[in-house]
Amino acid sequence: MTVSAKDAGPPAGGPPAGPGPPLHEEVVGRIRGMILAGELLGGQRVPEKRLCDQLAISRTPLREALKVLASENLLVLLPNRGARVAVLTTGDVDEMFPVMGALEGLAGELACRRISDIEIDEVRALHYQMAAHHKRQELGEYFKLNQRIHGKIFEAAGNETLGGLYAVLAARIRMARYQANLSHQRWNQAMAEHEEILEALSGRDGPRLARILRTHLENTCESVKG
Amino acid sequence: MTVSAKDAGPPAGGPPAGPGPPLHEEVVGRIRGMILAGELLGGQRVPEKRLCDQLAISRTPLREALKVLASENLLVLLPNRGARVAVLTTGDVDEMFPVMGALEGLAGELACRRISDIEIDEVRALHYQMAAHHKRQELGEYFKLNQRIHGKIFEAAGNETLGGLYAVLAARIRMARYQANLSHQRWNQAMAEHEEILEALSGRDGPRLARILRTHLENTCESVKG
DNA sequence: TTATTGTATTTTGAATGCAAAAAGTTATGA
DNA sequence: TCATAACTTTTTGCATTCAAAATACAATAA
Repeated sequence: MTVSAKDAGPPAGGPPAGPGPPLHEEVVGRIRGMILAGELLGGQRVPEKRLCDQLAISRTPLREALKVLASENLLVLLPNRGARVAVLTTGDVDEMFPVMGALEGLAGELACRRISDIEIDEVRALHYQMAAHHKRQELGEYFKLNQRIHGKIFEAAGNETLGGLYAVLAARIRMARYQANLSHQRWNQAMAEHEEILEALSGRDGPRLARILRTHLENTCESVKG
Repeated sequence: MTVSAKDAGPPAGGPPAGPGPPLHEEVVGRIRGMILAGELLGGQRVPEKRLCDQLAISRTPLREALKVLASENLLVLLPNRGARVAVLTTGDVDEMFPVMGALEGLAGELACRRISDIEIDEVRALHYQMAAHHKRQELGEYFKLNQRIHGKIFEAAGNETLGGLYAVLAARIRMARYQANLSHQRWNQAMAEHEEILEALSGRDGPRLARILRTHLENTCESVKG
C-alpha cells in the first residue's frame, strides 16, 4: 500500500469521508465491477497483492471480498493457489439460461400485476433510448439500457428475493459477453423482441410477457453460444 | 466444541488430518448447520469471540465465513455491531415461496426429461420411507426425507446453477421452521401432495410435476405463515 | 540439450495486534 | 427515583505478522 484514503495528507481538499460502508463490501462491488467491465478476464489469476496495491487496502478485507465473490461464482478459489476469474463453459451457459428464464418469467408475471403507469412510462422511455442506440449501432450504450430495462422489470415485480437471485445470475451471465459476441442479425432480432416486451408490459399481459422473456433469453443463449 | 480436530492430543488415534478444505469453508458449513438446526435462532446476536472459542479458530476465517453467510441472507451484518441471525418476516416468506415455486417448477420439468429409472426408484424408496415416518408421526425424520426427495429432484434436473440457487433459497426457507410449526391437517395434506409428486415423476409428466410442486409450495407457504 | 533435484522467492492461510466504535458500568446531580 | 455524564470493558474493523504451501529459479547429471 502506498497511501490509504484516510491518511491522504492534512484535511484540505475533500471531506474526511468516514468509512461509511464496510470496506469489504465496497471491495466486493469494485472487483465485481472490474470483472463485468472486462478488466479481469475469465481464467485470469487474481493475485492478492496486486489487488491490495491497486485498491490500497490490506489483505484482510480483500480476502473477505474474494470469498463472497466466489460464493457468487464470479471467482474460483483454489486452495493454496489463489483466486481465478471464473471461466464459463458452453455447458454453464446452457444451464444458466433456463434458470434465468424461470426467474424472468416469474418477474414478468409479478411485474404485470404490480407495475404502475408511471413505471411503464419509465420502461417505455428506456426502451426508446435503447432503440436509438440500436439504430446508431452503439453497442455499449445499448447493453446498458438493456440491463436497466430488465432491472426495471424485476424492480416492478417487487420481490427482493427474486431480485437478489437475478442480480447474482445476471452478473454471471454478463461475464459471457467477453467470451462471445453479438451478430448484427441477432441484435436486430433482440430489438424486435424488446418491442414485444414493451407491448406485453404495457398491456399488463403477464403470461405473454413471461413467454416473450423466455423466448428472448433462449435466443440470447443461442447467440452467446454461437 | 471443546477441542478442535487438529489439536486433539498427541498423534495417537487418527491421522493428523492435514487441513484439506479451507477453514473458512468448513466454518460456513458448520454455522449454516447451526442455524438450520435451530441452535442459533433468528434475531440472535452472534459475537465473534463466542464462535471462535466454540469452533476453536481465530477470528480471520470466522469473519470470512460470516461474510459468505451474510451473502446467503442467513446472517445480517450490522457495521460495527456484529452479526445477527436473520429474521424472516411474513413478507419475506411471501416473497420466497413464489421464487421457490419457479425454481421447483423448472427442476420438475428438467427432471422429468432426464431422470433415469434407477433414480425414480430411489425417489420412490425415499417416498415410502417418508410415508412411514409420517404414519408414526416422526416429524424430524419426515422433514429429513422430505428434503432429500426435493434434493433428488434437483439432482435429477442436472443443472448445477439451478441446484445452487435452490440450495441457498432452501436454506433460507428452512429457517422459517423455527418461527412457525406444522399442523396435523397440513401435514396430512402435504403427504398426499407428495403421492402426486411421485406419480408425476414416475410418469415423467413434466408440466404436471411442475404444477404440483408449485401448489405444494403454496400450501406450505400458507401453513408456515399461519 | 533435457530432465531432475535442491534452494530461494513469492503467495497463500491463519493468528495476532492495535485503534476505533459500541456496550456496559458507575458515579453524579436534579 | 430517574436521567445524564464520565469512565471501563468489550467488540469490531482492519493491518500486520508468521508459518506452510506453492512457484520460480539455478545447478547438476544424464
